[in-house]
Amino acid sequence: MLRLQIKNIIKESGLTVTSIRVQVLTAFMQTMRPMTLKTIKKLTNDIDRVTLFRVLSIFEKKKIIHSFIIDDNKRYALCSSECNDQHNCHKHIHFKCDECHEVSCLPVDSFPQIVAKNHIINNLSVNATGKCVNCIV
Amino acid sequence: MLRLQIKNIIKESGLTVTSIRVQVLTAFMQTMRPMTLKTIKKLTNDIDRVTLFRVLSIFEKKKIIHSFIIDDNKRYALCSSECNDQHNCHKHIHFKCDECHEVSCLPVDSFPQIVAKNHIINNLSVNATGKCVNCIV
DNA sequence: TTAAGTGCAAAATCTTTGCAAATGT
DNA sequence: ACATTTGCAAAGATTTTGCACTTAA
Repeated sequence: MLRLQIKNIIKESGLTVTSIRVQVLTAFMQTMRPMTLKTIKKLTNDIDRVTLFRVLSIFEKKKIIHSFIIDDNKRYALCSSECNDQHNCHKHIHFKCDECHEVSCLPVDSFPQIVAKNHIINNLSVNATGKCVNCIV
Repeated sequence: MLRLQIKNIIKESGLTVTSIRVQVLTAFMQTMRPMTLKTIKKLTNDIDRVTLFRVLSIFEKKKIIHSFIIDDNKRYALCSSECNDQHNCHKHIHFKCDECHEVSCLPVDSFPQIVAKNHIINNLSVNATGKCVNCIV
């Protein structure tokens, strides 16, 4: 059961299971898309903005979700299952379609390795724009 | 002369040369670093925030500068000379050092090519964190 | 029961808009 | 002289903080 699975994810992150947190995580599981705060608010019976900020913030700290800014808009999205408290493994890029403006976490054939002189690079975050499958003529 | 060069850049972008615009561009030329609005304000005798937003916005439109968000903070930086009205060529990544928190535009040995199924990727923007030359032990 | 989570009010930022005054050519 | 640019006031948007009330274990 989805509801049970959701409660488990919250519990296993060391958080107490509350109605609000279940609602928020359910929204993520159902859309499976990066969402703005506004969208999350809409999908979860208009939960208070401040509460959402706090829930999203703690979900992010526990690596249940991650956030990113694309086109000056902040979005929140589920983490892939390889993420945990200690380490983020985002082997995907963040993509926004120029036509339909949809945003997605996009798996890529091979995630880039960057080498730069005199610098140690620990973490990469890649944003891309272009055309999504629905908008390619 | 630097001042003359700066005026020329503004003029050649089709903008009228004003004291404010010269001050702002001078700040960029002197620091050669991505800056937040706050920093720019500080470096330019406290120019009005609104005016800065407008100057930065028109500089960005004319591809004199570009902007990006790293670590939830918006920064503005000079464009490399290959940029023009029509096309941005940002063959660098945006880097933030985990230790000293300095942000820089970092040239890389080879800028990544991303391939993703069913998508056309037109534009890539890469943010990285790690250690900069000064903070590597 | 009690520690943690939530909602509301209000503050702190950040960004945009409208308009009158100042500036550049 | 005239169009453009700038500064100020104010509105809008986003995010944070404090505190009283509610909820989960």
